[in-house]
Amino acid sequence: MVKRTSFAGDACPIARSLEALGDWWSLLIIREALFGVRRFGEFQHKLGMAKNILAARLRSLVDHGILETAPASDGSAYQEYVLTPKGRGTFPILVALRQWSEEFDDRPEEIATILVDRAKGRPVKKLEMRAEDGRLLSPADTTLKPRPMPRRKSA
Amino acid sequence: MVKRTSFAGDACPIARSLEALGDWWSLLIIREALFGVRRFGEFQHKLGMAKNILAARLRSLVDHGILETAPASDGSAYQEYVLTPKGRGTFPILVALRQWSEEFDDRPEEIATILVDRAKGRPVKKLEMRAEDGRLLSPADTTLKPRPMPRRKSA
DNA sequence: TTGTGTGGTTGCATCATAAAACCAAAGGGC
DNA sequence: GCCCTTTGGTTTTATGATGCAACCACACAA
Repeated sequence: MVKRTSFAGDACPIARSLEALGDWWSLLIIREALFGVRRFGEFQHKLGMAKNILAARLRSLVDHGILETAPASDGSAYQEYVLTPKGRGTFPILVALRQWSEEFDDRPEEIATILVDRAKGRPVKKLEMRAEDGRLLSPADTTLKPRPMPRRKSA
Repeated sequence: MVKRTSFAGDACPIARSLEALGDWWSLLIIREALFGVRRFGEFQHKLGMAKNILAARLRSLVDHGILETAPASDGSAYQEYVLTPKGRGTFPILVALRQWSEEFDDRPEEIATILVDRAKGRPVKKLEMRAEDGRLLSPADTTLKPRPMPRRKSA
């Protein structure tokens, strides 16, 4: 097959995430959904994307359990797309992408918005990686270990 | 043009990040690079991707300032691809993707590796978003503000 | 009944991707 | 020197994905 390679069977969790989120539109759709967008037309208008692609992406996100369709909500007989907990769980990914752009973008002056703490109106801190005991970790302080085998199912 | 939409001029920092990293392979190439992979053939072998695509992606990552080519390093006359600081700055993105998969994947038993604190061998904590003063923030505790105008350049 | 808005699907042209063939330079054996 | 292999790509060609526009279906209103 020549089709776009699938990472579904890959053992790397990063590849597995990309299988669901790794195309050009999915994360932007989720971004809008996190802002409260729920309706097909609203996604289409805000993102300026083709309707067939939007329909395909929404279907894919629903299939992956990131969005689910809700029957109505404002009276009209149409359906809406709302984030599942899994979908809301992508928030750190979006924050990480945003912060990377804020830190390294070649034209930071073109960035329109900053993410702030609602209570104080001050920018949020950079995401930081910490050990279980709270020590701050750099990439070099980490390593990969094979996942422990599950206890229950086999010898 | 029908070509794949570019987010380069978009004002959203997430879209701007995706412009550089948002295709199927770039983040996986960066993942390998973070593990120390430097050579064309090694990327190609580990990722199992077509060589033309790899060449195109490496070029794109170099153009975006994420990788740079180094003349040699092990004696042979070939070039290597090493991460720039901007490239190493994607680490939180990869960690966020990994943790999302670890938390929400439908078949977590297929995930082969876990990211651990090298010193203790224990899993790293989930990335958390904090305010400047250290308060833990949930998505609902944040909001977007327009970026302040730059001081220097204009009235 | 005819409009109008929302929420899609279908057709077609074009682009990107993937696999494999091909190419070129650098060593290595002899 | 000569052939052969390894490394690092480019070219070729087929197919899947994308983007635009046109079309369709349903609900509701006049």
